[in-house]
Amino acid sequence: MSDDCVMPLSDVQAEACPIVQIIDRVAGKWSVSILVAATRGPVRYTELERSIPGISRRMLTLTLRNLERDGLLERTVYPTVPPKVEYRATESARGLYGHLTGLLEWAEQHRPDIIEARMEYDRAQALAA
Amino acid sequence: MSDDCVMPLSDVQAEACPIVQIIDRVAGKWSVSILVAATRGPVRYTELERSIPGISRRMLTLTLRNLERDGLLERTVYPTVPPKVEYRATESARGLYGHLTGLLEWAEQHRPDIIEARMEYDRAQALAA
DNA sequence: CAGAATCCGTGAAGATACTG
DNA sequence: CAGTATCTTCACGGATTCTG
Repeated sequence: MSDDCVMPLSDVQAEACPIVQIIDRVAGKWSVSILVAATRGPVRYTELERSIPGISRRMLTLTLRNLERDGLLERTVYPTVPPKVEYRATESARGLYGHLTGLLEWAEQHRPDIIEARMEYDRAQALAA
Repeated sequence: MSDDCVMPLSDVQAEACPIVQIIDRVAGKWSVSILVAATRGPVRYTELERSIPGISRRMLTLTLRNLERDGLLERTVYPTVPPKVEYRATESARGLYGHLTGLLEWAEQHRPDIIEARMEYDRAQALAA
């Protein structure tokens, strides 16, 4: 236990950008849908807004910015009138596609189970109170 | 993670559980590590606390409760002294293992790229200002 | 050991209105 | 169309204390 020597390099890097943070960015609530869509093909802003139920403009913009900042999305502006902006997944982000769609499939398949498990848990909890 | 969604039974459950919420629960910041560990084998509370850097007691407990509530974790208490509590992934949660470990692998492999992309983005942003 | 309970600061997230 | 700007609310998450 008492390993009070120098902190390994891996831990230092982990502190600068912990793996948990990357997971959150890449598999976060809104990121999943965006990354999947942007991997299938270039998508426009409003297109994303319509295809992701429940997302607000602010959160869409924020998530897009963050994904772009991390080098997962590429943003292309066409200076037309009205303006046109396309987002597409970068090469490194494409490796996520399989896992993310897998997650989405799992979620859809198990949604009924989750809803029921939740109700049962809450019911048991209500009885205890 | 919308952790405090302990909605009353009167709610319309079918629509109150969007796919995005499931994704958040299942692939959330802390859930990933917990689910992966609990799939590999039964894990104890303190064991999880030690193996997940950066997690607080509160978040560990909260995430465990939510995962249990959704039927993804099974909690077993052994009435020994001192008490022993084990968490293990349920059958339905095991289907997530491949996708989650895939995400973790991707994250580890691309961490250097992300760190650099982030620095470059910030540098470009600083120049624009 | 494995939590529960409490307080509290910070940031996430929504709603709305505005703009080039 | 593709965003900003502003305001507000609420939940995340840390720190601490207590307990069976």
